[in-house]
Amino acid sequence: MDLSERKKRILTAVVESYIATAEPVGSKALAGQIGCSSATIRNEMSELTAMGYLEQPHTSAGRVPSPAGYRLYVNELMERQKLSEAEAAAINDKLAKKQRQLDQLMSEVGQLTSTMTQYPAYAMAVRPPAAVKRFDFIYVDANTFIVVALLTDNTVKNKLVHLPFSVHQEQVTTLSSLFNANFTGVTDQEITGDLIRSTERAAGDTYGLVAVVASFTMECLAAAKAAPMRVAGASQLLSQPEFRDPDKAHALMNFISDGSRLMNDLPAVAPEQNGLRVTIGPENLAEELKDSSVVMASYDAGDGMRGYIGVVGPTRMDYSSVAAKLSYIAAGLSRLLAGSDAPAGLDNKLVLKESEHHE
Amino acid sequence: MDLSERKKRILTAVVESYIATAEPVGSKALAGQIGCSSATIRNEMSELTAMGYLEQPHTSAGRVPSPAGYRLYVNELMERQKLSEAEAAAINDKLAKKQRQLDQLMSEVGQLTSTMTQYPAYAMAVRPPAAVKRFDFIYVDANTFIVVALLTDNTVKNKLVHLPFSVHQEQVTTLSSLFNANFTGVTDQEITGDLIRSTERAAGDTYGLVAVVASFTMECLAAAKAAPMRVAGASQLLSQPEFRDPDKAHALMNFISDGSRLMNDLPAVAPEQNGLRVTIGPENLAEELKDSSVVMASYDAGDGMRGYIGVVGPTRMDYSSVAAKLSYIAAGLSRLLAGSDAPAGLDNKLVLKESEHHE
DNA sequence: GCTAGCACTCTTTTTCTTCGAGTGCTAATT
DNA sequence: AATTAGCACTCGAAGAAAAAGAGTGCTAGC
Repeated sequence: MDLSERKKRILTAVVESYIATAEPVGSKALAGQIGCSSATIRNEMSELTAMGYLEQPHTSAGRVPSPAGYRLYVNELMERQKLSEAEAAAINDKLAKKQRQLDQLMSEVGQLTSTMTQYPAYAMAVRPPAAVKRFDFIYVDANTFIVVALLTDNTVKNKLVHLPFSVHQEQVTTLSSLFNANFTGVTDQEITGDLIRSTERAAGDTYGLVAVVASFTMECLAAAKAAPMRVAGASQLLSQPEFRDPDKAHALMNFISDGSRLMNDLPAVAPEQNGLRVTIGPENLAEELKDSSVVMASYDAGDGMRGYIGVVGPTRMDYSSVAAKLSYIAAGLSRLLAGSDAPAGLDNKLVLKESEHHE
Repeated sequence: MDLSERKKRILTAVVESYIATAEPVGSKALAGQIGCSSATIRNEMSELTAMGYLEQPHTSAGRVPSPAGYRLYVNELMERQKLSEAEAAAINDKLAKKQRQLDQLMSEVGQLTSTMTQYPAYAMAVRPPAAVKRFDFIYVDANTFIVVALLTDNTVKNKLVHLPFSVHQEQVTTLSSLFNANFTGVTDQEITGDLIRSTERAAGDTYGLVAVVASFTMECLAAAKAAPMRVAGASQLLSQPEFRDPDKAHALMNFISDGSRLMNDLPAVAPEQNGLRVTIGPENLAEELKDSSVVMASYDAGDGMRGYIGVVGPTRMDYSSVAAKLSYIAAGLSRLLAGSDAPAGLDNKLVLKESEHHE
C-alpha cells in the first residue's frame, strides 16, 4: 500500500490545489511543481486513480481527490501548519475576555472559530452528572424566599420562590436542614417519588414547599447535565462554491443549525490524532453530511468536563489550516477553563463561579 | 390620492398573486378575477404604474408591486387574516412549556416564529435599568462564600467567590451589611470609583473584598440591562426564490445573523398599527435590508419590560399571514409574561424567578 | 523510465434562433 | 365616455448549434 515518494507529492499537490481553487487539477499544472513532464504525471495520476485516491469528474477533466485521497492526505501527507502571529493574537485576545456563563462562552467560541476558519463552527461542553453540595435558603419576606444550591461542579443556581401565603423564618430554616440532609449528594436519577414523599412526611407544616424545592433541584441537575451546544456562522457555507446550489446549501444549513441533530452525529467513529478528529464525506453518519467534512477538537473544560469545538465544511476543506486553528483554540480553552497557568489579576483568582437567571 | 374601487381591487390582486407566485402578473390572468377584459386591466395597470404603485421589470413583462404598492396594500388593502385552529394550537402548545431563562425563552420564541412563518425571525426583550434590592452572603467555608443579589426586576444573580486566603464568618457578615447599606437601590451609572473607595474605607479588614463584590454588582446590572436578542431560522431565506442568488443570500444572512446590527436598525421609523410595524424595502435604514421587508410586533414582558419579535423576508412577503401570526404570538407572550390570567398549577404560582450561572 | 506529439473526448461558452407572454395602441362597440 | 377586440411590436427565456478549450490516453522515440 505504500506509495512512491513521487506519488505522494503528486497526491499532495492535487489535494492542495483542489482545496485552493475548487477546480479539477490537470497534469500540466502540476508539471512545473513536481519537476517532470505532464505525460509522466498523467501516468502517475492514472495509477492513483486506479488505487482509489483520485477521481475524474468526467473523462476529460482534471483529477479531484476521492475521500480516500483526503483521508491519506489528512493522516500522512499534510503538514502541520502554524498560525500566523496575527491569528494567534486574535484568538488570545478573544479568549482573554472570558465569559461568565457557559452558554455565552460557547456562543463566543463558536463565533470565534467560525470567523477564524471561515466555515460554520459549533462549540459544546459536556458535563458529568452533578449533585447538590449544599442548599441555602434566604428569607426575603413573609411571602418570598430564595433557594441557592451549590452543585458539585461548583456552579451555583438559585430560584426566587414567591408564595401565595406566608411563612416564618423558622419554617424556611427547617426546610433548609431538611434539604441539606436529604437532597445533597444525590444525583438526577436518585430523586424519586419516595424520597420526596418521605421528606414531605418529615417536613411538618412546610410539607407544601418540599415539592417546589425538589422540582427546582431536579431542574438544576438536569440543566447541569445538558450540554450547551452552539452553532455559529452557518452562513459561511454560502461562500463555498460547492454550495452555490441553494438547495444543497439549504439542506446542510438546516442540518447544522439544529444543534441537537448535529450533536447526535458528531461522535462518529473516526481516528483521533493529537486531540483532533476528522471525518471526511461518506465517513459521516448523517446523510446530510455525506458530501461534507467535519473537523473537531476536544478540550478540557475543568471539573471533569470535556468540551468539543468543530467545523463543518465541504470535503474540499482546508484541513491543514482548520486543524491548526482548532488545536490552538482548543488549547486556549483548556488553559482558560482548566489550566493551572491562570493569569495573575485579583479578579481571576477570586472569581470562579457566578450564576444568573430569570424566569 | 384616492383610488377607484376597481384600481384597489386590481392592486390587491397583483400584490397577492405576486406574493404567491413570485412571477410578474399579466393582464390576462386578472381579467377573470376582476370581471372585465384584459384591455381594461391594461389601461388601469398602466395608470397604477404611472402613480408609482406598480413597476415593470421590463417593457413586456407583467407588473410587480412597487414598495409604495406594498405600503398601500399593508396599510389599507390587506385583510386581517385569522389563524387556523391548528396554527393557534401549535403556538399555544409551544408557549405553554414556558422557559425559566429569558435567553432560552427568546431562543424558543425565535424558533417558533420562524417555523410558523417560514421566514427568519428574531426575538428580543428590552429591560429597564435595574438596581440591586438586597444582597445576601452565604459563608461556605474559610476560603469560599457566595454572593446573592436580588435585583429590582426580581432576577436573582449569584457568584461563588473563592479566596486565596481565609475569612471569618463575621467578616462576611460585615461585608453584607456594608453592601446592603451602600449598594442597594443604586443603578449602573451611580456606582462610581468614589462610592467604591468610601465603602472600602469603611470596610476594615475586609476592604480587599469590596472591589470584587462591587465589580460583580456592576456586572449584574450590566447583564440585566443587556437585551437578549436571538435570531432563528436564517436558513429559511434560502427557500425564497429571491435568494437563489447565493451572494445576495449570503449578504443578508450575514446581516441578520449578527443580532447587534439587526438590533440597531430595527427601531426604524415606520407607522405602528395594532402593535405591528412593517418596514418595506427602501424604508429600512440598513443598506442590507433595502430589498427586504421586516415585520415586527411588540409584547409586554412584565416588570416594565417591553419585547419585540419580528420576521425578515423579501419585500414579496406574505404580510397578511405573517402579521396574523406575529400578533398572535406577541399576544401569547404578553399573556404569559405579564398577564393576569396565569394558569392555576402550584408550580406556576410559586415559582417566579430562578437563576443559573457558571464561569 | 521518461517525454513529446497527436487524435479524441467531453464540458463550457458563445452565438443564433425561435417562442411566447405581455404590452400599447387603434378602432370598433356599448 | 368607458369598454373591448384586434394586432403589431418588444423583449426576455429557452433551446439548438457551433466553436473553443482543457485534459486525457496512447504511441513512438529518446
